[in-house]
Amino acid sequence: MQISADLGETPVSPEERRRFLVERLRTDGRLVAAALAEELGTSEDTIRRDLRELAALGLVQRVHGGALPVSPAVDAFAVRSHQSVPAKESLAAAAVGLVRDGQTILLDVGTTNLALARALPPSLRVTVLTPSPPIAIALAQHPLAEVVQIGGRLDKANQSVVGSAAVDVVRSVRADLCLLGVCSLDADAGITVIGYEESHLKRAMMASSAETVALVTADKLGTAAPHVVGPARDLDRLITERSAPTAALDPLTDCGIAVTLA
Amino acid sequence: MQISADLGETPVSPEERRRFLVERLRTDGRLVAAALAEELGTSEDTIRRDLRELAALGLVQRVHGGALPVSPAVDAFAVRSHQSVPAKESLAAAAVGLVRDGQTILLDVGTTNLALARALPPSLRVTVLTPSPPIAIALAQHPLAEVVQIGGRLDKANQSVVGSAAVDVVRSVRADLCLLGVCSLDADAGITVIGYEESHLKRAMMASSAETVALVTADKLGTAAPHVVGPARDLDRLITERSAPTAALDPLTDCGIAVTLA
DNA sequence: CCTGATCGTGCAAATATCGGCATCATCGTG
DNA sequence: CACGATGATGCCGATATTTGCACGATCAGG
Repeated sequence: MQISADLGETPVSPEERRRFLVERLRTDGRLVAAALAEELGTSEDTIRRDLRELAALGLVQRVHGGALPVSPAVDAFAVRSHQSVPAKESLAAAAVGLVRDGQTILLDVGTTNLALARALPPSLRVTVLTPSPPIAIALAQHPLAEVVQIGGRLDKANQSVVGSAAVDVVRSVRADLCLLGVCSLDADAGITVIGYEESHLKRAMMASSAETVALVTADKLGTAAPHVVGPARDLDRLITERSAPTAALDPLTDCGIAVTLA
Repeated sequence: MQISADLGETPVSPEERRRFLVERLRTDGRLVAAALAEELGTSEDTIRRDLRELAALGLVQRVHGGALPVSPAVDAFAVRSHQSVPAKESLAAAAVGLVRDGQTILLDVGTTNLALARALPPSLRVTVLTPSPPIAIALAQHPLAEVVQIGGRLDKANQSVVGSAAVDVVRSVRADLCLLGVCSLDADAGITVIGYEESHLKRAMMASSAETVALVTADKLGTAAPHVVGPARDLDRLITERSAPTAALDPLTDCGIAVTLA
């Protein structure tokens, strides 16, 4: 019999069971449907349904017989340090699920987006345009990604390219998806950033994309910065932390923004 | 009953096994079908099927008996950047003396030039244009430098931008100095590089600069690569190691190239 | 040219997956 | 309390995937 020291109690509610599965994946690096069914005293079908749902949320990658971490990079990090994975990693993991094979995406600056670049599955064939040299370098490790570094003057604070040259490049493309790094997001103030040049580039990136998704940690919700990129409703989807306060989220969903909690 | 003390777990699902193969390829540098079949307790057919599939995804290169890395280029940059560091730093130190306050310089790719970017005196007020994201990031540390990242498609092997967009940007500037990264330099063969796109960009960089200086480690002298950037006499100055053989240097000085030994 | 190793394909068995359906518990509502 | 709605769960049959084996084709060297 298994001598596994269960982490926590045996889950009873479906939601609890799913969190258990995600947590277990983090420690074991793999989920086997049959073994979990026996361990949790449930049928394999239930486990499979859970895994299907978690995969739809981008939290796991479904494979024959069970599930694996969405990306080897995330897995390696999680296994190495048994500490709880930083919020940005899990936001990135959730966002990876939105990217489809063959798409062209605009990947904005930010540490969350950098995490996403590292978490991109190696089998995904995508074209990525980014104004951020660190993200471009991270993507150089990716075997299939076509990477385009947007050129222009370097903003040293953000380690990002800005200026009219960069805006011109962005205007000349049509992307399927824009993954926006956001400094501050508020239902009333909208999407706001610190730098003036930044705001122009982000606006151009959104205008050139069929869909815009923002990855925002909970502490940035309900705050505002000097320069306005646009109203909150310009976002199609928001990916944020589970711990985000409902008071900050409700006005955003009212704007028609789909919210994903990771 | 497993005899092998595998590094990590034994893969159970197909996808997990494929990830294992990719990881193993990164560490071992090659995959042998027969050996892997025994190690993983599966048939050779299964391994062959996996390798075929991974090859279709572009993750490995299929060869008779197993598989090899798809391109040695991906980790090539990381490896190179740790080679002969002292030599590159002393070349960089010598090159810094050529840069005058207020100049605009084109800083090419290469680990030697990366060292130069780090060695730039903080008091120097210069404008630097570079096709290399790593160099741009290094210069973000510099308090006074105005940094322009040249944009375009990313060449993963060199971690540099290439293509017509990059060439267009270079053509539209007038620089005082071009610090060229050179793969191979020979008095007869001229300045040669490995990539085709590379050669165009370097040619454009030289054409847009009043003066061109090459930083070359001794082992690259007297060698040649497939694509010609131009004749050796297009260089105004060569900075190389003290240990460079006179036999390789003399033909170059005869071309009118000033040589600095560092 | 010959020989053994390796490769690709077809095939059958085992297993996993998916959708539909019935059952059961929970919960809000009249 | 009765009742219907909702959702979770388990079971079943059809389908898909994986895998080992057999057989002929192909490749690498001597």
